[in-house]
Amino acid sequence: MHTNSDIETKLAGKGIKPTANRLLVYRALTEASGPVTLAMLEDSLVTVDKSSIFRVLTLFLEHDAVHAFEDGRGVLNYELCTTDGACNMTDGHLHFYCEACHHSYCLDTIKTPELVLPEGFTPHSLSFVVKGLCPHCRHSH
Amino acid sequence: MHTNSDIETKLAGKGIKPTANRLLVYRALTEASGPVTLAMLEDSLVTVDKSSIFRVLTLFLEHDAVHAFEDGRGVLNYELCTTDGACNMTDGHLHFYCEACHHSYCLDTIKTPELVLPEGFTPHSLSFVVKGLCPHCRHSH
DNA sequence: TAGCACTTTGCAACCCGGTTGCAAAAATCT
DNA sequence: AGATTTTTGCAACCGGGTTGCAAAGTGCTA
Ligand SMILES: [Mn+2]
Ligand SMILES: [Mn+2]
Ligand SMILES: [Zn+2]
Ligand SMILES: [Zn+2]
Repeated sequence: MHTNSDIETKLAGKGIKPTANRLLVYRALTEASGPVTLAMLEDSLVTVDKSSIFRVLTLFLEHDAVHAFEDGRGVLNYELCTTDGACNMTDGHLHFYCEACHHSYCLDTIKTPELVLPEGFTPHSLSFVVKGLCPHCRHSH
Repeated sequence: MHTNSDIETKLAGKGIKPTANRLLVYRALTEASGPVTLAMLEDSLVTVDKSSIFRVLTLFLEHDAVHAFEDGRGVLNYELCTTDGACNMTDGHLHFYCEACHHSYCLDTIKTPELVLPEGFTPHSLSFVVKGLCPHCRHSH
């Protein structure tokens, strides 16, 4: 699907030097069906150390190549940013965490409405997570 | 402000037997200016063990005496429920986490509008957190 | 009131996700 | 090549949360 040079140009566009590990992590993110956790990446990238994955993800965050959110258990979930510009979550789309299968969904079709904060509160980023049952688990239950 | 028997009747109303520790934790929650973490309660309740505080909070959660949310660092924040009935966060009010002073605010005056989830997703609870600067830190910065 | 069952509590240990110091390996520069 | 910088793996650490277990407390019964 994505050749390595595809990914290299994507990374270059974000100002990220493409190393072997960065290509692997980026590829894993593209192939994931949804948001993934550090633990999930550890499982799928057995050749790469946890700390290296963590550092790659941190770098990706700093360069707006991925965005992250807490899934409701206090676990960070990462996924590639689809927008080209800065992606600091201020666009505010929704995430869904399934309490049965413990998977997260990026509901980026649902934009969170504009919120008017009380005087003095300055927002930097938004994190809107709905917890419940995903369509899959709802039926198998 | 709140006598011990005030608190005892509040707890009784939620079906919670009032023990010494439960009164202490409940009082600490009433006296807090906003949502508090387990660590904060540990600091203010030096006579009570961390695990005991944790178990009291878990009990309170089960009886809808408090609600909890992740503040964006993966840390749980607790606060008393104001509503009398079940408080499973389905009302969906907003919380604000200040990245400078690391304090959370319960913006329960701001109700988030009804969200229409994609077909098949069944919501149980909502967690809407805005991160940024609180009025205090915005000025002192 | 003594005996007994049940509940609550403190302590210590554990779990797990995340994070860091450090030295080896790899890439880049002169 | 040799020096310098960056990346990586490893091991250890951190902090919030959680649990097993035995001691202490509570309440009831005889
Ligand atoms: Mn997303
Ligand atoms: Mn609240
Ligand atoms: Zn599911
Ligand atoms: Zn602040």
